[in-house]
Amino acid sequence: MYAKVIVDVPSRQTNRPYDYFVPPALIPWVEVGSRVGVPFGNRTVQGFVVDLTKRPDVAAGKLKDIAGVLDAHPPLTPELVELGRWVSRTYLCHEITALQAMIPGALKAKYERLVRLEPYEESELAFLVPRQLELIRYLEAKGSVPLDDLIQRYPGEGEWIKEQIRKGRFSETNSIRDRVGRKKLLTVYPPEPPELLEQYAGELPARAARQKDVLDYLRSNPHPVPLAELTKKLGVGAGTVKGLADKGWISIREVEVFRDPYADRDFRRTAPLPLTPEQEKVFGSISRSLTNSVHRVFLLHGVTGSGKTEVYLQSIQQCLDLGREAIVLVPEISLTPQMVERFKGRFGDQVAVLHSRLSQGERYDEWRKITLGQVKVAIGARSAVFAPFTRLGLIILDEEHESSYKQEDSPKYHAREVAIRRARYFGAAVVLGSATPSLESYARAAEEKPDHPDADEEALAASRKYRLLVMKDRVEGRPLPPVHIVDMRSELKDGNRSMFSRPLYNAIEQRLQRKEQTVLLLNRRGYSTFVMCRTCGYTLSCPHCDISLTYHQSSQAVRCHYCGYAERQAQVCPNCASEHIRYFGTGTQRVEEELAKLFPGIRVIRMDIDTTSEKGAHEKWLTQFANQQADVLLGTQMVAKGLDFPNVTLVGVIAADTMLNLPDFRAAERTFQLMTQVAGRAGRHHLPGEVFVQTYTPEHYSVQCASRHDFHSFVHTELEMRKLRDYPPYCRMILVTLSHEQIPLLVRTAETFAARVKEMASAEAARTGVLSDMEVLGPVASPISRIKDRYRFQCLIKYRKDTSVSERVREAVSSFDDLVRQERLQISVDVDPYLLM
DNA sequence: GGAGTCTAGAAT
DNA sequence: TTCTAGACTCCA
Repeated sequence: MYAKVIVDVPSRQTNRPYDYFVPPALIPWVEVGSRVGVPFGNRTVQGFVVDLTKRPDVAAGKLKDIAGVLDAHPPLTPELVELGRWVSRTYLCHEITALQAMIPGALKAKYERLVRLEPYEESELAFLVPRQLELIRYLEAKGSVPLDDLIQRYPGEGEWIKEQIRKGRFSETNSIRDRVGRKKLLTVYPPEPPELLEQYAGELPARAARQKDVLDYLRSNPHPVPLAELTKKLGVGAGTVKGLADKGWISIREVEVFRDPYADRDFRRTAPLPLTPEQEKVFGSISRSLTNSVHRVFLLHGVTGSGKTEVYLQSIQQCLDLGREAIVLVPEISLTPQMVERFKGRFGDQVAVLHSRLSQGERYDEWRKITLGQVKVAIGARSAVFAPFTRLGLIILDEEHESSYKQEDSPKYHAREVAIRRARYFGAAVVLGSATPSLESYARAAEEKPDHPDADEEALAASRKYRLLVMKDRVEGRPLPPVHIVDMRSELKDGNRSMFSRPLYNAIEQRLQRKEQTVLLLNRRGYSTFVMCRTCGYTLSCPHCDISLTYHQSSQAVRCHYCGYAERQAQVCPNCASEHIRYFGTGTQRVEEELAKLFPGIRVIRMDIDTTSEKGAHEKWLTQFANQQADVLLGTQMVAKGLDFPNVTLVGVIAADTMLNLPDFRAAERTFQLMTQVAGRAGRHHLPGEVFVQTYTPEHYSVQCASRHDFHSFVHTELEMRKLRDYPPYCRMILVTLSHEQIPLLVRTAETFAARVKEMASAEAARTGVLSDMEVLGPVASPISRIKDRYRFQCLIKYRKDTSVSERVREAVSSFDDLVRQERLQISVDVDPYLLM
């Protein structure tokens, strides 16, 4: 038996399977999807089995053995292995990179080189310097030591150590270790049968009162109990219990446990709520496709507060009833405790929760529950789309339009596309839910034609279009809150230079009097932390990147967000030596200060990157706000999503248009989405809500449409714009960024690259007789023209129908292989990019 | 990605 | 002619 293995070496040359012999002892363990250790070159690396075969491609004599299998259960399924190949081709990355993205970070291999001392003669030590002698003694005492540790402990002896290894005086072994182990818990087991406890109690000397307590406890609770729990409950030391174990009366064993981040929380079980007629209709469509097991993509356009979550919950229930599994994807930022609570409340411990706030160990354990088949539902951010289920029936993407579904580093996949691909494999349903669907999705969605439902279904399946489902009404008929647009230009003209307009100021004051609560939103982008001299206007920027430095109040330093460069905060301007250098805190900090000035005594909770980085901080602030321990919740995007507080009657957007001026063709769409989302936070319960939007461009259609809650007009106008300027959804794009330390070489190469792509397309056209509709824009300097002392140029490739464009790009990129190696040129490819930086 | 190997130019 | 640094190649 032989296995094809993708090895953990991300390079062009090793981006293909290698054949290995499976030793007979390992045959039961090696499956497609297994994680194995294999000898590669002169070391051992991790790899994934992607195929099993009886006839290898290479002469059998040349093959090496698989060194070992790393997990009891394969971390990947055959379906995921196949998906990995698809991801690597679609998004142009190495296959190993795609496979690694599917497993938790805890399983990323940690390679260790262990050094051990070989037998030697005392006389050989005569020539050593004292330091080396010390090193020998250390090795002797320790047995084997990781090479890195040894070099660190004895700096300057690195060369000598290597020489010893070369000469065979030290032997070297490689090991692959997981970053996180499984958690073991010492557990106390009563004897078998437990009746023996009576007898032991009798034998116990009278002075051993503590040990008697332990025996008594076990007599009344004859079950295994964690040692820590027992000692805490009875107030005895671990030694007391160990004493009993030493007598052989009870036993203490290590038991593997899951780290459960929600262990100490009780979730109130909830029953399904009655559905409104609209919800009923939507649920009916999803339910039909689940029952028939046909793959279908639904775009669920439901206004904020229309009860999408309840539809999700009941659809999942239906999916589980059919014996299948479900994945729920939410944007990282909206994976709030409230959200988790709803799912845990309905499905209890059938749910695994995966998000970035968990420790690596917790994440691994939640994920392992899926591989071991202990849960049926996974809820999490982007990467949860790879949850290793084998009977998937339903994938839900909530807030489908969110840009966080697109991964920004390799593999640069979009969770929506991966979800659809997986669902097609399983004959599963996908539900894309949003109050503000992305234009890409909306353009692909078609409404049901009531007169020919069946014929319509077939046409839909053939065209790969989405089925549009609409929910226009809010639950219990609460109206959407009125949105007031405040023109900040006229505020300025009237002499108001504060960041609060008079209408918003008055509204906040009113809430304070009425003891109601306010949510204030500040767009982070365009308002972030920077350092500027008020005398000469000089801004501190990174010496290695073309970007301004950001100020971190906590460490009193300025930092570069891209390369990590940091310097201490300066007292005077480095340019003109003026003392009027101003450290602008985060935008939210400034707003907080101003609030305190305008409304003395106001209680503000500020939520931004700074205040929520700590584990559990997010939850703590929201609980405080829910308990009305603050008047205002002030924050960045994270306060716009999914929060639901009955006492909030006012929402203020400080500056609605900070994004509009960014070089981003989705700027209008993002502005509209954010405003619509945040407006939905007000007046969700019996108190009526109100929204104030401050802006310098009140006439912009994204602001206007959002204030009227008018999605259709917005989409209409925006689609016109996109068509006019030839942007998605009217074309597809691939962004290729080239970077190098020297501009002349970079420009030359980028130009050759652009020409090469065109060349390859016309060669292909000549071969097939089909003309390509591809066009190549650029090369031009990237908006961030330098990062880590490397200049950056980009080419934007647009196309509509030509399906082989990514293949052409791949060819073009690989034709620059020599340059990449020789000149340390870097080429990065982003298919369907979100950021054109 | 990493190590052994090849090769061209500099030091001897 | 020997030494050494950087490029090249291969890994099953």
